[in-house]
Amino acid sequence: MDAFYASVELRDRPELKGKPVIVGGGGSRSVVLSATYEARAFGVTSAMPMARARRLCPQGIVINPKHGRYTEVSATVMDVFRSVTPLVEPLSLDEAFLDVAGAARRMGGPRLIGEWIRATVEDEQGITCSVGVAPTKFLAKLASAHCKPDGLLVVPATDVVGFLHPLPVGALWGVGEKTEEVLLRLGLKTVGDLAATPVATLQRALGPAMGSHLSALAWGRDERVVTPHEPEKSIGNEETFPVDVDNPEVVRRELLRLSERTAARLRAAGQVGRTVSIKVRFADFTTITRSKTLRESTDVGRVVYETALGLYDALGLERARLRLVGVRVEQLVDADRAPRQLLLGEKDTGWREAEQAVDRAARRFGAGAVRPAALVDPDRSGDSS
DNA sequence: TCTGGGGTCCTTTTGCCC
DNA sequence: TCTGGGGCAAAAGGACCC
Repeated sequence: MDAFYASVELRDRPELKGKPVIVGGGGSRSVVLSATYEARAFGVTSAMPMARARRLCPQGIVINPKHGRYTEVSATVMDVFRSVTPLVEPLSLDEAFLDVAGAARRMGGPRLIGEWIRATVEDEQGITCSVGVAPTKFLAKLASAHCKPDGLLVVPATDVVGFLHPLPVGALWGVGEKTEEVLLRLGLKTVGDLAATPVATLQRALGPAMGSHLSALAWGRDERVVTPHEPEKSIGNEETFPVDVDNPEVVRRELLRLSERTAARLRAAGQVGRTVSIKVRFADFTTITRSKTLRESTDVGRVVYETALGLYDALGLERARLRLVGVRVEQLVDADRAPRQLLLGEKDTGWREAEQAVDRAARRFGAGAVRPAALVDPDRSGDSS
């Protein structure tokens, strides 16, 4: 999709069409999630701090993100994709790879399929998208970026090198600011330059994996196939405080909230995880992580919290000013095939069952219907909670 | 300019065992 | 008893993507 979040907002509020629209949080510490091309003309880009975007584009109309809406539109668009082929690999809410080799005969070739998708999505959802067609995922991704917005580009196998080699190295998927800097220091400006460089040189500069990866991509080689439904590897939540926090009690309460939320998502996904990690970002933006691997996988908020709390307390940050904390659970496996070790003399705390009951209450009465007492806002404790 | 929140993958370091 | 090194898993950090 082109400027996905902003396009959805424009679709819902047509009177904003043609105006510079910026989707992003209202808070002072938020960033731009999406911006219309009218706003981009002022230099606004995604991931830019909102404060800066406002300065660059004071007339821009700022809209708070409505994540639920984007998820809905995304689901219907993905359904359009799946009507073409079951081989759909969503990359994010607004992007997917389709392997159309099998559908080509039925639907008349990749270009026609691409045009059909573009027309159907615009028809049904009123938003535009761009389609890249190529022999590999990586090239298709570059092709779609190249023809944005509202375009279609076919890169036939015979034109791969001609398309690829003039591009700047930064255009490659996986080459960000740091890698680009290293490459430019080596005098490598285009993908063609990269292709002409010995693999060993790239590996010395970028590490073995990145070196051979980029070398292959520079020649259009990419073995990765379209795989619908990759299993998730971790689930977590993190939050930036509105202002820096130096009170450990506030941090601990936040860790509790994040742990409960993360564990609820694990249970909803039917997964358990064995490693709990926390993330702490200090006022100066330096960030550290600490993790602990448990003897047994869990989806219990209390267990996640106690582990997270132990990691946090071990840091001894009594006076530090923190900007963000996060909790994540890794090494996920399906709950029903996780080895459940029954230890001799283990006492059954019953937390798992208690939290499953909380999940049911939340489904009936809404999220937050039942929550730890520490998370009940004292100013509102007299109301329905 | 003052930097979100959800992730993945890779590299390096560290501790442990043999 | 001390030293070294290979192999491994866990831990930590960092780059990158949308």
